Amino acid sequence: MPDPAEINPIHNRLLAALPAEVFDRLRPDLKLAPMPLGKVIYESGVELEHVYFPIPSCIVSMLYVMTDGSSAEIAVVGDEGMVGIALFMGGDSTPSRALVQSAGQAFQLKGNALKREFERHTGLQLLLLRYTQALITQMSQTAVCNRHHSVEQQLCRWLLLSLDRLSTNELTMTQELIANMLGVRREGVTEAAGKLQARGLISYSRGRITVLDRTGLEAQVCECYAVVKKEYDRLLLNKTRH
Amino acid sequence: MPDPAEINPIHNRLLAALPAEVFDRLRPDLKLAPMPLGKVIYESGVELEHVYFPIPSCIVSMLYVMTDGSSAEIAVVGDEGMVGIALFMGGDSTPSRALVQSAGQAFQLKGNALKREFERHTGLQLLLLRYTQALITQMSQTAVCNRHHSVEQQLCRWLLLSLDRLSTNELTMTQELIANMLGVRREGVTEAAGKLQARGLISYSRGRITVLDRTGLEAQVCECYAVVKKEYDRLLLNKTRH
DNA sequence: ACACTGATGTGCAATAGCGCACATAATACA
DNA sequence: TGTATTATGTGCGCTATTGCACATCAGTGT
Repeated sequence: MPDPAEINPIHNRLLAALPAEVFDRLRPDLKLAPMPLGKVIYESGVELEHVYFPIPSCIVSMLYVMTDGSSAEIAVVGDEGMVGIALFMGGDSTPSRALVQSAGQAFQLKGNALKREFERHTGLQLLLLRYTQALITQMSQTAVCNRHHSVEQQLCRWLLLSLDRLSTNELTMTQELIANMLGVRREGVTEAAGKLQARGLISYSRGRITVLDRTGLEAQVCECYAVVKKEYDRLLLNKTRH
Repeated sequence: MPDPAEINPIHNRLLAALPAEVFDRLRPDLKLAPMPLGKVIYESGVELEHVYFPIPSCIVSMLYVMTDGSSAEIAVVGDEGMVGIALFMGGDSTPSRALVQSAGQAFQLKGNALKREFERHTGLQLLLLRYTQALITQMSQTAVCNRHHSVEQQLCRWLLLSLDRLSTNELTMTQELIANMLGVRREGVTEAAGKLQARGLISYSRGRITVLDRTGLEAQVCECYAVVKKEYDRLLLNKTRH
């Protein structure tokens, strides 16, 4: 567990991958912010003021909410990434909403500070653009998965993506919320989760899901998970400091 | 109709929006390339060598093909955009395939030349990043649409997105191919198209679809179309030369 | 201990989309 | 002109998912 008081880039993999002197220039503008469950980080169409670099166990979900109230998750961001890419992409807002799906903390950075360094420093730029490409892959694969795979497969994918961003194998999340993310009925999640539990892959009760057999989940999941995982690894792994 | 022999940026809206001196530096490396229907522009996981700027009526579809052969479209690119963003994003390849969905021509540019100018010139960079954000919106909305909307609504969206990138109201496209794009059964497209035809919105026969009533289509389509359209306009419109 | 609230389980009819098997229609071309 | 090919239409039964109506269950707070 990271020390909440400490601004140490090691807790976010993007920040950790920055050249030291770039990080040092950002440091004065960074502060550790609490990210309580359900907090809306940014709202559809609203100009972003800050970007956030989650630390392990904090997960932010990007989702689109339709006019009739139904919703669908587009991507998730954890300690491997950043929330608020629209800032350096130049749009300053997006049609989607970002909300905290797993409570924790994140490094908060003023948009201006990020923009300033992004424009000035190739190291930061290359890193953030590669990250953005990985995020694009996640979004694309979400589209594909939504089209072709069963609720159960999607639940597996969702659990694994979440697990990759947590420091434990337990996630605090009701079936109702998962249903909102996946854009399916709550009962559909109940049924799928029931099957996974019956197979001994997970166990859950009242808003607490424990993954018992990660390998087993990986055996059930559709190819979408691996495609995304591989692309994140390809684009972001071994891009260490210096 | 653009003159095939002429390298004139006016035929692609991204190129047209470039500051004149940037375009002039790219011009020697640009060439007009034929884009025949069905041509694979790039393949999943393969490093890109060129990027392409389609001119009106040429449409390139980005799609993901699953291991079992089924597929789903992730986004479309026409004269408003560019094919091959992975080059400047730093990944050099993507897990998806790009293929020509509507025949025409595109400006072809060596990847190196694009990278060179992208790194050196803020004008090009800002423009391409804004474009990328628009593309991200399209992908996100595709994910949402795949989750929540009927084949008929999706067909409307698909027709309108295509129409926006064509210079006529006629598109050369079999129902089988549309089904591949939408990731649904061919019969599903037959049924949906039949309904639209019965309502007088389109007419079609053997691989040729004519849109008779664009406004009518817009009245049928789900909100996804407007979200994407608006975001493209917001991010890319009125970013004219100088 | 008790009631309340929120999370999960279950049953059922309705529907959208699927896979398959053909029938028919329009075009190409021999 | 006739024949092959390709596109489109149609009719099954099947399955996953939906919307709704409740039942039940596990904690929380008093």
